[in-house]
Amino acid sequence: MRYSQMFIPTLKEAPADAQVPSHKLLVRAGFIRQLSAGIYSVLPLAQRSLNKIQAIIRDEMNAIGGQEFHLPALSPRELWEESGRWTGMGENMFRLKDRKGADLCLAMTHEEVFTAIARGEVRSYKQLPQFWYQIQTKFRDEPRPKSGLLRVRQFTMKDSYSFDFDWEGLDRSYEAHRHAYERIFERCGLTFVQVDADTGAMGGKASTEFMVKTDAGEDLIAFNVESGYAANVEKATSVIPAEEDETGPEKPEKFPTPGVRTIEDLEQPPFEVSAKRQIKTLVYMVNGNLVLALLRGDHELVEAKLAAAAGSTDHRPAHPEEIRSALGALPGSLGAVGVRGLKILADHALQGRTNMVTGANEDGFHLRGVVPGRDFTPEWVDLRLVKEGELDPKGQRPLQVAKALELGHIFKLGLRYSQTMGATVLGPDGKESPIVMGSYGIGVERILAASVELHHDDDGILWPMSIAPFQVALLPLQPNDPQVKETTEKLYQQLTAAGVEVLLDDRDERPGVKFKDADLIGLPVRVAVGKKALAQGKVEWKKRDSKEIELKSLDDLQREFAVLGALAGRGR
RNA sequence: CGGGGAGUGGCUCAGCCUGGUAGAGCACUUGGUUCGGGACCAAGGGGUCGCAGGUUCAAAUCCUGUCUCCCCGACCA
Repeated sequence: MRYSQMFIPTLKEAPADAQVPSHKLLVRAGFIRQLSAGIYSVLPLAQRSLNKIQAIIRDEMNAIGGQEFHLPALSPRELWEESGRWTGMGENMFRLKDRKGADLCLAMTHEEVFTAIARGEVRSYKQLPQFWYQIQTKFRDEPRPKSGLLRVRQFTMKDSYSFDFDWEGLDRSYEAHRHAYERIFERCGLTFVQVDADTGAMGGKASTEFMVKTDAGEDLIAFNVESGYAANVEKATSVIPAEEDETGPEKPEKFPTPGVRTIEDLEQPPFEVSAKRQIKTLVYMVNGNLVLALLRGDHELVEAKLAAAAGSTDHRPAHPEEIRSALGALPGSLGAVGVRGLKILADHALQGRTNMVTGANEDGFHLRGVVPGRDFTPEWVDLRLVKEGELDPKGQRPLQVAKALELGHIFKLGLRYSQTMGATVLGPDGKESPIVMGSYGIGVERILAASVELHHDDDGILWPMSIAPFQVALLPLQPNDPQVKETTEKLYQQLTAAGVEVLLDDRDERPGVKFKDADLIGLPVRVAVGKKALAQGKVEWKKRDSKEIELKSLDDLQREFAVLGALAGRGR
């Protein structure tokens, strides 16, 4: 491809609203343009890379027996009511009405549609397992789109679904996908980690996220390299030292705490109650009911854990008025002692503790000598946010916490959709049983952006060979010099014939401009044809990730081309 | 939704406080000189100052409303 004939609008300056490196560089290098908040146009360079990423994904999905579909993005309300997600998806789902006034949505994911196909057409266990997938546009009305392609409202997802007769089958399908995902991300040149994750709105039994560690990510993962433990902090647990409590009074004692509103206030004189001896009482509205969430004073709540424990599809912190009318006090003086009729969830770290301090549900008063389990009866659950340095749950090694970006997520859905939507098959015993399902997603544009986050420098992008828009940038430095021109054209022909994808910068620009643009766009190899080297019968060969320029004869280049061509031909 | 910031040629921004009829750099067009890391000179083209209303002789500038975008918190590929 000749640069002069291709649309590559590079910019010297990054747009003011770009924050993360991938956003700045993809815009500057002419890969994307923003149309609206969280909605991007893909330009030709990016489309080439995305095509390569998709080819890798197809290759690996087909390798595990995946069959490609293409399902509609538009979807009728009735289908989503069957699974309960018409309301369950909440505001994140784009909804619209057709001319007759019928409700439709733009699908965020396709469990419902695939399940509907399966239930209509799959009748026997003999037809299972099935792996169905598609690469398709998804719509999500994100409350806060941000960071360029990292969090958007319209994006391309590879989503696949496995249908098995039994749970062992699901385990096999899940592992097959895990291995396919490992190969996909490896081939895309990404360093990734797999972490245990919360299943969230998808429902289901277990899930694994494929994460890339980067500051541009929005998730936090806790891990220890030696023990191999890794989990999203929404799911991560840790071992913390036990607290020694003194024996307290027989029953809780109320004491005045005028003006105390926070855990920190109670730590101050004259009270001097360490946060570790306090019970933090948070009130949430979960599916329309108030729920108390109890934690040690110095611990933080993970809302996802609360939601999972409470079986929530919809939750938010309760409003002060709601709290006052239910408990008789405002935040700052809340506690679980004496509370009737509300679900009480308490974090494991409070189990076995005695002589604790908590709010008295009377403004300006607290209780001391409180014993969880004696003075109130909670449901014991995990609610606590793990912190760096705490010990992992297995190997007892200290955890690290890092920011990460989610590229893929695989779920053991189980019977979540087959049961609610009636997708069953007949087993060998002639009895109907619901299909055991899994679902598996990859964000295609996120792979592109994650690659830039991982591989860039001050001058621009460094594409891995496998997903670069072209493999080679061919730069004639003096395009009007006959010998330079002739050599460049010859190289272009040879490279193309060898199956190498070349971007020939045939513009009548000064060498500096071409070098700058080449570095910015970030093709893996740069071949420069200039009068200097040509005088020795050579051209310059430089890898984008190296500072060294090698002078090569045209014969040397032929060998390099053969290697490159073979790489390109394999799509990696 | 809660909190913070910003909308002025394609991009980055100044002008606004203290109203007086719109400017710089980059990009673009033409001519010339240059030519190995984003050249220089000259001459050009291009802007409803987000939108609506108000105040005023006069509004980019002051007031009100509204829309959009970005950032920080709760959701997800």
